[in-house]
Amino acid sequence: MPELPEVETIRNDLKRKILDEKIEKIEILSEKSLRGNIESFKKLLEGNFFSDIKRIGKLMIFEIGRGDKFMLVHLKMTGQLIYQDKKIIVAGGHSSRSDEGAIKNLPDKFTRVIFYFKNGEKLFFNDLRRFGNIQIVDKKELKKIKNKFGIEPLTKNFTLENLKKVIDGRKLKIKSVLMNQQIISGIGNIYADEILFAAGVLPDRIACRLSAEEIKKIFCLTEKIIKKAIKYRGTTFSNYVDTSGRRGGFSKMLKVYGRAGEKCVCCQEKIKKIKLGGRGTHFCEYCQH
DNA sequence: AAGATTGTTGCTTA
DNA sequence: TTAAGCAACAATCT
Repeated sequence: MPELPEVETIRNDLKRKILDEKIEKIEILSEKSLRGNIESFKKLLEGNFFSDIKRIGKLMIFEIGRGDKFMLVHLKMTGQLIYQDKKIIVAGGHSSRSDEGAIKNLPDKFTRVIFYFKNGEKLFFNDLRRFGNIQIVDKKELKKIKNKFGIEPLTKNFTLENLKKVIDGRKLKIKSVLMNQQIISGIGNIYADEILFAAGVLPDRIACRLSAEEIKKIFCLTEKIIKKAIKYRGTTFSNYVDTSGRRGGFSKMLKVYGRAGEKCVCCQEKIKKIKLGGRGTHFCEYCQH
C-alpha cells in the first residue's frame, strides 16, 4: 500500500530520528524478508550508522556510513518501519486519545527485522504478508536499479514535455501507464484512481489517444495530489502507518478509491468499480470521459 | 466460505 | 517488441 507519499512520509520522519545513530545489534526474525547473506548483513551494519535516507519511487535507500554501501527497503503491500524510543509507556488503562493506534507493543508476530541503536532506540521492520524486502547494494548496483525507474513526480524530470514523451505511441491503458514503475515511478493503485478522477479521464483510455489537454490535466493533477498527500502524511486504506504507528490523513480526502457504490462528490451518481490490470479500479462514469 | 486486499515479477497468450 | 491477463508471493478481513 505505501506509494510515493507514504514512503516519503516515512523517509522524512526517519531522517530526523535515526541518522548518525550507532547501530548496536540487528535481529532477523524472518530470513525471507532479507535478500542476500544474513551474516554479512549484520557484519556490515552492526557498529555502523545510516548517514542519509533517500528514495526513488516507492523504494527507500539508506546510505550506510561513508556512503559506499546502501540498504534498500521496499515495503511492498504491508511493510512498515516503526520507530520507538527507550521509554515505552504501557499503562494499565487504554488510550482514549485521537492518536489511537500509535501505541503498539513491539515486536509482534509480524516483526521481521529489528534494528537496535546504541542510544536505546529501536526500529522495527514489520510486514504481515512478507512481500517486502531489505537488501544491501553497492554504488554500481544502486545505479543499475535506479536506471529502471521512470520519471518521478516532484523531481525535475517530471515535466509536461517528458510526460508527453513517455505516453507517445503507448497503447497501454492510461491507468496502467500511471502505475508502471518503469514509465512513471511512485504512483500505485490508490493515487492512480484519484489522479484520473481529478483529471476527468477514464482509466481504460488508451494512453496515446489522449488529447494534449487531457495529458496536461493528468500532469498538473499528479503533482497536486501527490503534494497534498505528502502534506497530509499519506493514505491509510488498511495497513499503512507512519514511523510512530499513526495513520495517514489523506484517507479522508479520497474521492473514488474505496468508495464503490457511494455517491460521486461531483455529480451524486454511484462510483463504479471494475478490474483493470488485475487491480480494483474506481471511477465515475459521468465525470470521467 | 469464497473473494477481496495497497506491489512486483514472471509466465503465457495474442 | 508490445500489451493483457493471470498466478505467485502470504495473511488477513468481509
